[in-house]
Amino acid sequence: MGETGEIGETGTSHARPTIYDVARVAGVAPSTVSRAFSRPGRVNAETAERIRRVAHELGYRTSPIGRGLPDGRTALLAIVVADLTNPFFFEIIRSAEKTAIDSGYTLLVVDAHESGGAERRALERTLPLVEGVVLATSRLSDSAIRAVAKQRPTVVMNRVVTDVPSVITDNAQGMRRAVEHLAGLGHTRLTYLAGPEASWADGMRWRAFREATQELGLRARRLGPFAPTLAGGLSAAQALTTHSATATVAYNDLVAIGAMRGLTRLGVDIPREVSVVGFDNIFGSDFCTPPLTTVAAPLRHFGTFAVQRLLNQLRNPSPTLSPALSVPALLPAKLVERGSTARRG
Amino acid sequence: MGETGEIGETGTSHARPTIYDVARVAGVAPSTVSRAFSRPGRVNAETAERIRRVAHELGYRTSPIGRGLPDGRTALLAIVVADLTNPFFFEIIRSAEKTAIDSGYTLLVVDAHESGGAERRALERTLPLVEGVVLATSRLSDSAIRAVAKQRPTVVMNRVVTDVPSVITDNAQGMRRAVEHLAGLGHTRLTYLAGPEASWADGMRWRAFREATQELGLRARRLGPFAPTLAGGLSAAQALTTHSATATVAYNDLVAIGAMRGLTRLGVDIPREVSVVGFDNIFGSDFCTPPLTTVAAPLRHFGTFAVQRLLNQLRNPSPTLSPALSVPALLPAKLVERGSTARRG
DNA sequence: GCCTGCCCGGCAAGAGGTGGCAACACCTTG
DNA sequence: CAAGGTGTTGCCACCTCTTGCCGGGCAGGC
Repeated sequence: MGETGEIGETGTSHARPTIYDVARVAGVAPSTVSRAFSRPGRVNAETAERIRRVAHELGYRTSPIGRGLPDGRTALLAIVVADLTNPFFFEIIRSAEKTAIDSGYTLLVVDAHESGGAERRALERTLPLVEGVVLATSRLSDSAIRAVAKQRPTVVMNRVVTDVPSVITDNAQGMRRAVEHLAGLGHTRLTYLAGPEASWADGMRWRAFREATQELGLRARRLGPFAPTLAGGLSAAQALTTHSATATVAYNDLVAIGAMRGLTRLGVDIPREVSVVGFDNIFGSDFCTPPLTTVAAPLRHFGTFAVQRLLNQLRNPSPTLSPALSVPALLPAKLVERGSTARRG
Repeated sequence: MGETGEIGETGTSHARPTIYDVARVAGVAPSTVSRAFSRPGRVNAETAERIRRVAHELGYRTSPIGRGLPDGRTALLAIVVADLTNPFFFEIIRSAEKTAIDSGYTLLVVDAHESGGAERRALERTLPLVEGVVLATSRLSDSAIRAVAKQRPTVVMNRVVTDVPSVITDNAQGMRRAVEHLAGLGHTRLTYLAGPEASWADGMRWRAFREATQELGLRARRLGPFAPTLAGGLSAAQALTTHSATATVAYNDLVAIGAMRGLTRLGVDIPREVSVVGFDNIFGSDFCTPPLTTVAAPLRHFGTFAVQRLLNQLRNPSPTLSPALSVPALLPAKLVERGSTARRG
């Protein structure tokens, strides 16, 4: 348990001692051993101490499988991410993991490979194991998500599904900041590089883009959809050059970075000729050339928040969604100004 | 099961039907239901068909927890990676996952956060759940790894630990190719940018570097250690400029890319003034400017191979390591020549 | 001194499956 | 027609841990 805790004790083979072994050695009933661990206070302090000592000597660890049997408690949560290799999820996963661990849960990371089918299959395998699940940027249909939520407490991220708790970035606010920033630099014709059609966030961002440009009296255009990857951004660059855009906001940072690469390759100077704004402030967006101006999503809070909501549901299970949970948690976004935007040349 | 398989059927609450429910409706004993699923052929074809139909109607899925009870089979494997955000692991994770799924296992991805302590704690939580584990680039001590291997079938990756099966790149061969390549371009003084001291792979690479340079009559120097990250590479760039190197081989691609960024920032032209070679051929090494020349590790085969070795151990459990497993699997490396190396200027 | 009540530990019943063993039906075969 | 074989299914014990219930022992109060 402490800093010196060994991972493996003496054990010869791959067999682990059970409460029965501990009970026998300690001279008590198995149930007492069980209580000594799961019901602190329910058992005499001295007895408990003796049991703990014996258990440690034997290298006993309570088996998650046995424990989970009676009431289904596995102390496992899952987070399903659209793409494990997308830096957008890095901070989310880490913060979610930390929050889960701090509450005594283990977080399973599940990769959906940007595919609804793979996501469904993965959930099929994982769902029976876990007590709750976070769906981060799911490609599932609303009804499929509700079906999941019926089986296990669920929180969706970056999306709103009726009757399912959710955590989202304030896309509208973030997009408005981006558009205002570009307007302030003198740009009047803005282009939005769209993400996947199935993406809820893309819809929100495009809508906010249109509204913000309209209010500020700017010309708005939409290109896409593009895959939410570097490759997607690369092809977006191609499309961009055929139109004379001076400023563009991309669905996300990956698309933005891909577009910058593509434009540079085509001889377009960024930001002198074209300003580019991304979305999400992923790991790496400050390393690229030029460093990307982007709408920063509170990635760290995202994971934490989502898991906390999940834990809340686990702690007070109620058949109907409590009012506090039925309204999506809106996390604020801010604009990070870096080198990819400049005054209209 | 088929393409139309729903995730959730009718279920009102978070409760799932059991074999008992299926048995009651189908008019058979629970054990027959069990056998219908786990022992094909052991039960009459018609009966099995009826059971399957009823099970489907009821939305029954066999519970992994209950199934694992008698013999500890959870159908879960784990892969522990040093750093989930390191692209080096992307392909490895994906291929490992695929191999696991194809054999009916689910793969848990565990992040060790580049820290031995975190790795130990994560293993402590995970190990009791899984049937076997792949340690990818572990920061644990040899004895800690052997302790893990004592508890569960284990395969280590990128490292050799006595008595534990392993899968490694042919570092020596790869490094030799890199050095020959640079020598062929006229470079005579080479620098190696070292990775973490605790890294087994770093030791191998440095040794191979020294040997190869010596045989070819080149001057070799070592700088570091640096963190195996972009940031580590950035600081390496600093160190590089103080020495007049014309060619450098980095511990891995991340360090190489970071070093290129740092050098470029310092006004050094790559590859005209300095040639840079990376290691691993990670996702993204072809996107950076200039595209990185690197020693390609067979990442995809890595994951597949490791999991296959694990599955072998699971299928024929033997107290002593079979001879075939006790020798590390050497996966060949090749050099991918891209834009970051050039004839000595 | 006895009753009450509390503390603590034990017994046994699950929880959802698996698998050994045996029963049973039915079909061959002598 | 009886004996033996085969194929299918049911019964029950078991895996590991939790938990409701019960009873023994002890202390305190009258």
